[in-house]
Amino acid sequence: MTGRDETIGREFFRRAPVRCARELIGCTFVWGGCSGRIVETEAYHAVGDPACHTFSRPGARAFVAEQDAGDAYVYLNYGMHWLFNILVKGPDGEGFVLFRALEPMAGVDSMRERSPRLPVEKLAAGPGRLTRSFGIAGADHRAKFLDAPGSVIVAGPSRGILSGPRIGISKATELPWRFGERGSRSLSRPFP
DNA sequence: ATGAAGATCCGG
DNA sequence: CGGATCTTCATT
Repeated sequence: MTGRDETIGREFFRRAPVRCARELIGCTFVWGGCSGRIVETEAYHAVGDPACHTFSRPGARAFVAEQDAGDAYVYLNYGMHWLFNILVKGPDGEGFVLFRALEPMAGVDSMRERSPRLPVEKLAAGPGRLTRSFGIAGADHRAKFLDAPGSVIVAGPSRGILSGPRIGISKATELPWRFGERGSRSLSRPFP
């Protein structure tokens, strides 16, 4: 054993959303028999960020008020893709971390069954592909997965963290709140 | 009731 | 580059 595998708990998500998003790069996400290295995330701020759901959706504001830091925020985008976020909630701000890409580690066979057409390195390269390959869906909305058996996030090193503008949004496009692992072949898109 | 927008992905 | 597909929210 190399020991010191550091499990990330709820308290990790009680700091600023941007910091959470950045520090998750290089960590390992384990879910339902599959795991992957977190190589791309984005931060959203519940206050003052027009790109965040809380800006235009009362339901999202209620979610932030009612749920705890570390809970899953899962929603259907474009009527066909589930997107996975973690609620951030603490003294330095509230918001979400969107999981945008993972490098597959364990459970690749299961992932390939769910996403038959994708090469291994692309199985979770994108927020919609990620949930599809890992089997994350609407039933997981509000899940307290960090307390549940079978799911965990383990701290891990990064070779270097890139940052740039968030992808696929039309508001607050200038904020560099997208983070990625330098050199990863599983990014949803290259960094500028 | 109706319409628009949306943190995407795939195929041609 | 367009189409798929459906929920949330604001407006009529």
